[in-house]
Amino acid sequence: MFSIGELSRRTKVKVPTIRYYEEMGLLTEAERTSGNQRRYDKAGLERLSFIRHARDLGFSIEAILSLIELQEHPDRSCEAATNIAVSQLSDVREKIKRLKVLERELKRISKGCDGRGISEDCYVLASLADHELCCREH
Amino acid sequence: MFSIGELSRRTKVKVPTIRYYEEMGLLTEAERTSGNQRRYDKAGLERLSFIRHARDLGFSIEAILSLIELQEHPDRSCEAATNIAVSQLSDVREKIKRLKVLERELKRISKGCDGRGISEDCYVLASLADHELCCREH
DNA sequence: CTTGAACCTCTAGTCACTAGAGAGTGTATA
DNA sequence: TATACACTCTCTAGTGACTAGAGGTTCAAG
Repeated sequence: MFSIGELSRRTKVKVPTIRYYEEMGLLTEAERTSGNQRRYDKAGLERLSFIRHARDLGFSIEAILSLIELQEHPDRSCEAATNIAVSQLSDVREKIKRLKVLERELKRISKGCDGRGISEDCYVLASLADHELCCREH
Repeated sequence: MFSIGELSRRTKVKVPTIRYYEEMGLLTEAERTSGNQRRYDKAGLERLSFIRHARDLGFSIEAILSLIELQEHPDRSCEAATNIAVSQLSDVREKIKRLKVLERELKRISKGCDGRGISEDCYVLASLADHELCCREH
């Protein structure tokens, strides 16, 4: 059994975040010492590692809640889990796509001004003011 | 002169968002009718278009505040504007980079399970539980 | 038994909005 | 001119996933 600080050190999840996860129902309520401090065991550590891994991959708290529920029912179909992962993947792809459009546009805009002139002639400012200067939708 | 609703329609920025921008100091306080309703003119429309364009490119409110300040002083050096744009560009590139790592990992995980089995054997859930199954840092 | 790091709960703040309540205003039509 | 009703006003609270801080308590080492 170890403290929340120890759990934090081992998982690299900050202490207030651990408490937040508990509040959100991602972590079952931890055992407490007589002095009301949380104590965790291996199961708690594994659960939090699972959560951290999922968060690192960008899954929402809500999605993780569903994943945990499935994990706790090993006999159930895992269709939902796969769906969640696939949908997360397409979310990520969508984000990449949009960011690439921004990248292209920002690159073009940044290149237009070396920062040595005055604001009046600045291509960055002109581009923002006038959408017509953009080469594609964004 | 036109109403906030009309401005909203023309810029595709929602009415509460326009009021929010005003509160944040992005928009100067609009003129009012005798009945206290906001009225805008061409200058207001251009300013909001500028803001929208910048937001679409992912600039923060704070960054936009700086950009607007520069825009209002046409005689000043535009170095800051270029810096803001360049820094935004590198932010975007950083995000893309991280998302690509996630994409790769999620793709691998998703492929590992077709969703037709049971939770116990699900590769998605197993991968989340065990970071060792990952092929690279993320 | 003392010290001090770690822990507790609670509230409030972050960012860029979004939603809703309850009241007042503007304008087109009868 | 009266009415209808879409639009607008301000204000408060909520979103997601934390983060920060206050003010107080507990644990473990020496």
